Amino acid sequence: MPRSGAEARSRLKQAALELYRENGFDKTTTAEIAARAGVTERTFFRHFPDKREVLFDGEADLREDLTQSVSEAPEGLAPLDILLRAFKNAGRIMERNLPFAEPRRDLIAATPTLRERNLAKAATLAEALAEALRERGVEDRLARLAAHAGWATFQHATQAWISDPTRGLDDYLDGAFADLRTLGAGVQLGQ
Amino acid sequence: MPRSGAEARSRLKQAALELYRENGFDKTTTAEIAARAGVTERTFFRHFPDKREVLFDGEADLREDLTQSVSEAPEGLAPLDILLRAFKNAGRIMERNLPFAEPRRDLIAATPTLRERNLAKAATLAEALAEALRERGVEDRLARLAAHAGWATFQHATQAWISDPTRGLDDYLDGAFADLRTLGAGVQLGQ
DNA sequence: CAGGTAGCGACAGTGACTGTCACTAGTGCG
DNA sequence: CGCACTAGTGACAGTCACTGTCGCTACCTG
Repeated sequence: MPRSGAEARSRLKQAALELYRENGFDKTTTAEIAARAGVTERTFFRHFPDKREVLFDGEADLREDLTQSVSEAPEGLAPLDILLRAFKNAGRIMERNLPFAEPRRDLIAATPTLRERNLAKAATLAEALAEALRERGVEDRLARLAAHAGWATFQHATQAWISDPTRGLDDYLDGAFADLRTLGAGVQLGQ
Repeated sequence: MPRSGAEARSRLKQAALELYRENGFDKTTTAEIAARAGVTERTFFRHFPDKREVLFDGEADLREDLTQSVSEAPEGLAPLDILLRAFKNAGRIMERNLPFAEPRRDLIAATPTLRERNLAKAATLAEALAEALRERGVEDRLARLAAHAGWATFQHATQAWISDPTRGLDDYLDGAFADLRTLGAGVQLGQ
């Protein structure tokens, strides 16, 4: 009874999230997920390459969004300003997903293997940002450094924002990037 | 015939590295590794929690070394300068391990699951650096930001150095941290 | 309505990892 | 010298993530 496949996929995603939260990631089997979603275990692996990936389904979209923002940024901005602008754009999406993002974040934080996958996704994303910067003419290694340092700064801001969402994410982003500049100014060369 | 266990462990490490390089990580089974090391598969898992961990055996030592450097740094240095100093110290160890580190690096780069583990180790290490900075009185979030941005910068320098080891690692570190300062100086706030 | 195809179930198989139990080579101690 | 004691191991059974394959059926397209 294949209507579009998107339904089964969506049910699998929901079932997985529920079970992971109820029993923990490690004590949840893919068979259980499939059962709750009303499909076979095999079908689970047709939709998701592995047990972790269910929780990272939106990552490609976020990456798309961010790199697009970088590409469309006005001329003459410094690399980190381009990134700051992109993060602020993406933040609007994130602000909408807060209620979904929070339990997911807890789950990831509590599960080493999910933490690994999360870091891998972050790295991929940072590399994509570096590539987008490179396409704007930023020199290779500088682009990579900017992307990674910028991403670290973004995380920095996001965490602060999640722990106290009364202020807007934009505020935290401005603050975090200001911190980064402060750090940079403190470097004494050739010590 | 247990003499100290350290021998079996060492043979397992060597056998694993060889087989990973010969046949690739994915096409190597833990049974094969154990066989080449002359022990049982079960013994492999007594020494290493999983198949990947064999390649990251020295990580705890490096972390120890770096955090110690941070703790012992003289007063009055800016956070990033403390890190730069610690990286230069650790670099001396790394320069000795270059011939071993290079194939390992290739292997990790070519194997997604090893890349994940590597990122996790890096993150743990960065967190340890942040903690060490915190103990010196650096404010919490600033310490974390400095540690992560500093670590990204360290990687930046290390990669450049590996691709052309004629110049010393210290040179690259100075250059990379200078780049970071340049980036920071370019940030225009409140754009 | 014929033919293709996408999503699925069923089944068998591999390989990473775990729990358990019994054994044995060393080690400390009287 | 002998006697527990322990750490490292082998043997074995079991779970679970993940993969390959085959055949079925609901849908779509002409």
